[in-house]
Amino acid sequence: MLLFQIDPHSGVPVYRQVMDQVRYHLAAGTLAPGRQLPSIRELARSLAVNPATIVKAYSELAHLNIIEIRHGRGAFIHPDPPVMPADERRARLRQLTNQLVVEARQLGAGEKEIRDALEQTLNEINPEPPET
Amino acid sequence: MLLFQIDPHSGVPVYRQVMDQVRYHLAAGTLAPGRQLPSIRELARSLAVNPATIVKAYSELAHLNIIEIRHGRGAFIHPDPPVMPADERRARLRQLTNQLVVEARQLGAGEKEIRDALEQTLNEINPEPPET
Amino acid sequence: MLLFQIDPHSGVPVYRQVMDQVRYHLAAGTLAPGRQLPSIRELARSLAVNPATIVKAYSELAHLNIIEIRHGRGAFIHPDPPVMPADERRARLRQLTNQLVVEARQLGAGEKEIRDALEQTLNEINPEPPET
Amino acid sequence: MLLFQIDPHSGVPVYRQVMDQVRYHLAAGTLAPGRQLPSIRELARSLAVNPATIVKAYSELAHLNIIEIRHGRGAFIHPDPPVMPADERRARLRQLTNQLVVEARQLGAGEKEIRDALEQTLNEINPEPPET
DNA sequence: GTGGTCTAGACCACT
DNA sequence: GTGGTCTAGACCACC
Repeated sequence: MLLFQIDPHSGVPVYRQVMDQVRYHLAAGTLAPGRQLPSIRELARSLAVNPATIVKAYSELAHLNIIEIRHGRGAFIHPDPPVMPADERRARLRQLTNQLVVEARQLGAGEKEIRDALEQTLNEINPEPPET
Repeated sequence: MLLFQIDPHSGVPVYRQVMDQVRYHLAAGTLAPGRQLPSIRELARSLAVNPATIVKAYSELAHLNIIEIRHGRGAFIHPDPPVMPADERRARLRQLTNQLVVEARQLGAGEKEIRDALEQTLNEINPEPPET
Repeated sequence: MLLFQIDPHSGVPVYRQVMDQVRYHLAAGTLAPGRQLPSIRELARSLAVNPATIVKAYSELAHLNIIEIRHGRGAFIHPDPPVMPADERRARLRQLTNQLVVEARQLGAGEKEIRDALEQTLNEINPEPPET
Repeated sequence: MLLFQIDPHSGVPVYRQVMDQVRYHLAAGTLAPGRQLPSIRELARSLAVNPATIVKAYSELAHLNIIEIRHGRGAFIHPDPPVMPADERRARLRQLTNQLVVEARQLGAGEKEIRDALEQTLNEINPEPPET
């Protein structure tokens, strides 16, 4: 059961894909706060990428307060994730839905199709956030 | 008179922002199929960016069959927009909603909040696509 | 007149020294907001270090909102630097003076000697901040 | 009963924090020359860190002539603290005040604010060093 | 064992 | 021209 997988040909930088995977697993509950992440060397080996690439991914996640790096100990999901003020959050959400709708329309999707896709994804990614 | 706005400090490549703006206006109905786009020189001047940047944006859009460049005439929204097979479209939609939900969860948003944001955006960006 | 110089044997990471130099020049007024920094390659060459090291220094400074990196354009001192709430600022200041006094005492310096050193430094690093 | 506090998440190496605490207590007068330090085992347990980390901290302090390790007896604050030539001391002081002022300016602090912070700290950390 | 820094050099993306 | 990503591999620091 592989927790991480990346596509080296997707055009998306590998370190970005790693970051996205961590965030995905966090959202999906596969990785809970406080849990330890794979070590840099180990993950680098299993993904067949250079360790420096994982270093960059982890560092960026640490900057975002999503993970915590303890020198000589390893990397861990941050125990208490950062919160964002409700209004900022709403603004960011609108930005995200905007991108979604613009591209969806371009694909020719109707409103129902967009809503359905969202519902499926909501079901897939675990009911509710861990009581925030 | 079309509204184009770009933020040179946002980290998103300028040519990408120009593309996004065209796509936004298309989705929102502000730009209809067949309509003419601003000329490269004009747009470059009004956005204070290098004309080569606009050239790149328009070329990419032409490549995606979203616009059509007629030599010596200008650039136009493609009269019949590209269609995508339903299954591909669904896959892409799921990818988009996935990104949305992952980040929304990270912000601490609940399901309702996400749905509400989507509904608002759907209202804002014009009821239905030009008959699908 | 060299703006930057580093000591590869000081034990302080080179990228850290570069960051410190930028911050120093900013504080001293040698580098004003909006001004362009040396390009990565150029600085790397003149300091005889690897470009990746400068990339790291600049990236970290960008994270701190001290500089702004514009892809394909260069790196610039951020036009409006970040402000910190007065109470946070005071707390941080106390932390800094604490470190200073602890080490100064260890060196056997009396109060006057510490105050004098501070006064000299204040004179050296330009009278007042550019009217904040 | 001495107060040692460390923050494993601060980014500062734990052994460094232990060193800093000893130096702090020395400067503040809480630990006087000749006094005995907590044993390695005891301190490691009470701080919940690896004993090897305390060993390293004590070794470094011994190396700096700040403490003295007497085999089988324990660790003690060095009876006569190391002295540094006046000019070296001044140079080091200037380095320290330089760091202080650079960061203080970056925070937007004026000269008065910096001086005030220093004065408060001087008051807090006990009037004068044990006669220099 | 863990993470952090740096080099030399290739290749790509943006303006 | 500019900055960004990645590799292969060395060496150091922390626990």
